[in-house]
Amino acid sequence: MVDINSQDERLNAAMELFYYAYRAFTAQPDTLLAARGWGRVHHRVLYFVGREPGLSVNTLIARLGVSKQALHGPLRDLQEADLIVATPAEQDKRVRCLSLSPAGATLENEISSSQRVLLATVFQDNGSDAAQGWQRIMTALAAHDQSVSICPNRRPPA
Amino acid sequence: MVDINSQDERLNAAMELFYYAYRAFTAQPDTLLAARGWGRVHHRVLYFVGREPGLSVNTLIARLGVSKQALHGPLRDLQEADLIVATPAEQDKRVRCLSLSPAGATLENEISSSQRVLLATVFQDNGSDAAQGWQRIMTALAAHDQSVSICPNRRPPA
DNA sequence: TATATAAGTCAATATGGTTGATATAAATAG
DNA sequence: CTATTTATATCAACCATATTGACTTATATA
Repeated sequence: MVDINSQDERLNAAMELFYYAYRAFTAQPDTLLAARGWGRVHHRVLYFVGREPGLSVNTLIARLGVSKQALHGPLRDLQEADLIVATPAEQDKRVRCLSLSPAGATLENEISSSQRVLLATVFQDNGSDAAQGWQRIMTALAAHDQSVSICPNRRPPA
Repeated sequence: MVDINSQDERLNAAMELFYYAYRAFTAQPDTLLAARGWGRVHHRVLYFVGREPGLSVNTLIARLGVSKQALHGPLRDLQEADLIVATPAEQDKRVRCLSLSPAGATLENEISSSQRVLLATVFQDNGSDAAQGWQRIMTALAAHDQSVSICPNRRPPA
C-alpha cells in the first residue's frame, strides 16, 4: 500500500517536469523561427510539408486545423522566401502540390535537428533503459490523445 | 556503430511522440477551463497561486511573464468567481496576497487531478522501470531549459 | 454550357496581447 | 508634515493573429 500523499507529490513533480521538459524541447525551434520574425504556423507548415511532400493546400489546412485565410499569410512568406514551392498537380491543375525547396529542407532540418540533438544527448546520457522507459510512457500517453483529427485549433501543436 | 539513418528515424519518432503525448497531457485541463470560457492564463494563475499561496500580484506577474494589464482581466474573473482571494499583506497593506478559496482549490485540484490520473495510469500500466526512465529523461531535458526566468512571453507555458 | 471545386484575396470582427498614462492607497524619506 | 516612491488597478490606443463571409480566377466535370 502506497502512501497517497507521497504518491500525489510524485505525480505533481511529474507534471512540472513535463511542462519544463516540453518547454526546453520547443525552445530552440521557436528561437530559430523568431529570428526571421516567424511564428508557430511557419514552423508547422515546414514540418507538415516536410513529412508529407506534395500535399495540397486544402490538405495542409486540414492538417493544421486553421482557416485558409490564416494559412495564406505564412504560406506566402515561405513561398516568397523560396522555402516552399507550389506546383500544379498533373491530374488537376487547380490543386497546388506543396513541397520543400532545398533551402526549405535545409531550414526544416536545422530546426528539427536541434530537437534531435537534444533528444539524442539525453538518451545517450541516461542509458538505453531510461530511453526505452521514456518511449513506453510517452507512447502510452499519446494513445490517450482525445483530440479530433481536424484539430479544434484551441491548443496549437509544433 | 549505429546506423545514422535508423538513429534519425528513432529520434524523429520520439519528436512526434513528444508532441502527441504533450497534447494528450494538456487536453483535459483545456477542456475544463474552456467550458467556463476561460483560457490558459486563468489556468496558470490557479496553478501558480495554488503552488505558492500568498504570493503578491507583482510576483505572479513575474511568474507568468505577462504585463499587469494582461493579468488583470483573468485575475478579476477568478476573484469575481470567488476562486481567488486577495488579502492585504500585514506588513505592507499595499500588496495583495493571493490565495485559492476553497472553491478555487477544488477547481485547481479537479484540473490537475485529471493530469495526475493520466500520469498515474500510464506509470502503473508500464511498470516502475519505465516510470523511472521517463523521469530521468524528462529531468535531463528540463535541465536543458534555456528560458529566462522572467520569461520573454514569446512562448507561453502551462 | 452550367456548375462545382481549389486556391487566393479583401473586408469586418473578435481576442488577447502590448505600451503609455493615470489614479488611488499605503509606505517611507526628508 | 510633506514629498516621493511603490503596489495595485484602470483606461486608451495599438498590434498581431485568428475567425467568418463574400468574392475572383482558373480548372474540372456533369
